[in-house]
Amino acid sequence: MSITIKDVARRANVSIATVSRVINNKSDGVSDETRKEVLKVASDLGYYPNRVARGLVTNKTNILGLILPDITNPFFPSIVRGVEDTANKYGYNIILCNTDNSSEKEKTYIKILKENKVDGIICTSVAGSNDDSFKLSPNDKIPFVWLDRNLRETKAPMVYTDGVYGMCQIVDYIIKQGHKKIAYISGPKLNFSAEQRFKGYLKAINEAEIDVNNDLIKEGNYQIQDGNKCMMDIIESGEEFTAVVCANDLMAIGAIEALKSRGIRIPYDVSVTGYDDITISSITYPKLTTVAQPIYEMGCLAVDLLIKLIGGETIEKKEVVLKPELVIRESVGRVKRNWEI
Amino acid sequence: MSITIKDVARRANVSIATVSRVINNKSDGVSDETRKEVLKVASDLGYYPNRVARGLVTNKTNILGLILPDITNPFFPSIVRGVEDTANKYGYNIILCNTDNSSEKEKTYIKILKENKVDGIICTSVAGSNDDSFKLSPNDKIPFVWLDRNLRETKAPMVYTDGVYGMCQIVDYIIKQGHKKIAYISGPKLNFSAEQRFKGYLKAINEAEIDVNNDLIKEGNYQIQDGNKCMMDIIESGEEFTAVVCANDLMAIGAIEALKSRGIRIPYDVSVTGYDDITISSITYPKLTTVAQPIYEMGCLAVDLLIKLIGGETIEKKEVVLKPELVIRESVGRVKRNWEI
DNA sequence: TTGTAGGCGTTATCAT
DNA sequence: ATGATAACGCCTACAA
Repeated sequence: MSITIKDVARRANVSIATVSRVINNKSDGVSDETRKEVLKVASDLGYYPNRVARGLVTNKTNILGLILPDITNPFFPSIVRGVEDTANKYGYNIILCNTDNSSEKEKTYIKILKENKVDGIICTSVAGSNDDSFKLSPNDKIPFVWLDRNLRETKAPMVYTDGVYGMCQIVDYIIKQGHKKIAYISGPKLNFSAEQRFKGYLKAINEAEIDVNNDLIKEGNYQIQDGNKCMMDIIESGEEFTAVVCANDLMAIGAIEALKSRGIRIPYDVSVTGYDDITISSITYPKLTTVAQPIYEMGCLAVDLLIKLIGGETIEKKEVVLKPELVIRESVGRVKRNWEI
Repeated sequence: MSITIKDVARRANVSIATVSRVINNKSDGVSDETRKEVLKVASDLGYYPNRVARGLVTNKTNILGLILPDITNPFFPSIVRGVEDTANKYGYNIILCNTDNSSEKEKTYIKILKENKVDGIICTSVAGSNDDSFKLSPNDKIPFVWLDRNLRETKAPMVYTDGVYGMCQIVDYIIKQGHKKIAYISGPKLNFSAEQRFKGYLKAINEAEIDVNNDLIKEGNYQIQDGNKCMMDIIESGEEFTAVVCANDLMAIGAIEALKSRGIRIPYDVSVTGYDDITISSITYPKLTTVAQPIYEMGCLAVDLLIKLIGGETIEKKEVVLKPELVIRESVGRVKRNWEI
């Protein structure tokens, strides 16, 4: 089997307590001489500590759980990267869990993470609309923070970007280009981010004193094909529109496909916008005007928060809200005036 | 603290051995009556087993390590998904490690994974060109499999797709469209996949008895900007070419950008191909003709292999080689004949 | 069918 | 400065 602290102790003619001390860099209580000797023996033997055993006694694994819907969705890799990099900085590692937004899967994962005694959990998945999933056992709470999920009732802190603000910004921009008939392809309504963005859309529309036309509002599930289908529905409804605002980039890509398939030119005939600024959106044709979320930073901040929680600090600010940023590219044009036709 | 096996035992008026037996579903040696009682108490108390403690005695954590260069690279999410789904099927979880292809980072991660006593490792990162990284300590080998990295000298099994075959297919296809002046943008030469694909290119070219023109061959690092730069270099070299074969989709996207920026039309003036068939490649304009790797399956197969290894099975076939598939879309056209100009 | 007890590799609390 | 030794929570012979 593996080399243990015992082997090192025997070889170095010291007790395991001493070995443990030097391994853990306890500054006090071990002479330079023995420290050097122990280190040498440990290195010679190729010893490395067993974190499982250590975890059992310290009750700390230095592992974090990261729960997300689907890493295959281009929105998430950056989050993961932010989480991983930051966790690493603090000496933690990440167990990754894909839930496909199934609360069944999510519950199972949370159970497993707890069984594994992870030190904390970051969750950017469903979890119903409250913290219940995390209370498998009422006795032991585990530190956790919500990421990109603004829940109504939660005691856990959360990190997200201001969807109302972001969407308001981009719709405002569209309106300034002269558009008044602005379709909207929403994300799933029960999703808080979708709700926020929709609010932002309505806010901008209302402030510009434009009437909302419900026939121009469809709901999708944040996927490319949803964007495509909703766009088709809108086109076929026969309602007039000069711009389409999508609740995320993926659906905007789907909408663009649909528009192109009908020979509708972007942005000459119709303007299109996305949301998120995933990598793809600067590669589409035309390049997507969208709202950039600081995705990577969100991951970093979530870990910062979680680490504080783990350290027993009480978080004063339960909500860390980031500001998104309008990214103007090529998919929005000025509306055609009648006299220009 | 948490509820332990002891609490359950006390409450159920049995020994911890009995509780352990029912928790682990040992079929023998516990009456239905006590089993039911124990289960009830466990559930009432919200007991769940502590995998850290269990791992210490069983020497099994049911955790796998997954090492990859960068989850942000669109090639990897599907691999991760395949790995995670399959691992899950077998009751394992995944610790994710991003190395940025730094062998320093990689070594650190391998050390940590071993300290955490993961049951096995899947590696799709550099690790020099041999297994040395995994021999931090010569005494304890850890089961591992290489994924998408065909190493020269390794005793570990590996899963990859046949790059020679795949690239040969697509270059063949281009040649059949009448092209003879075919530029090539390679991946980093020390990378085995890049090497394989380059071989495939040469093979197809040679079989068609076309002379290779070294001025039309550039090397990038699999990133969009590399494709862009290499393409620019080729354009500026003044050499004639009617097609550009790229070693992956990302570089093809960069190449397309470069071409467009010079007003060169695809595929009318120049044909372009990619490799991998990541999601983006069906979204570019024009849609990319490319070679599809069964990315998700690669992840699944790697885990299948690893599980066998962990189970102590001896793997007869050290190499699992998958066949990629040509995906014809819109970025390749017939070469212009002189009389068509 | 059930219980006792040793041990997994560490850390941490006492002594010495 | 160092060494015994008792936990940590669980599994697993071995006994009863």
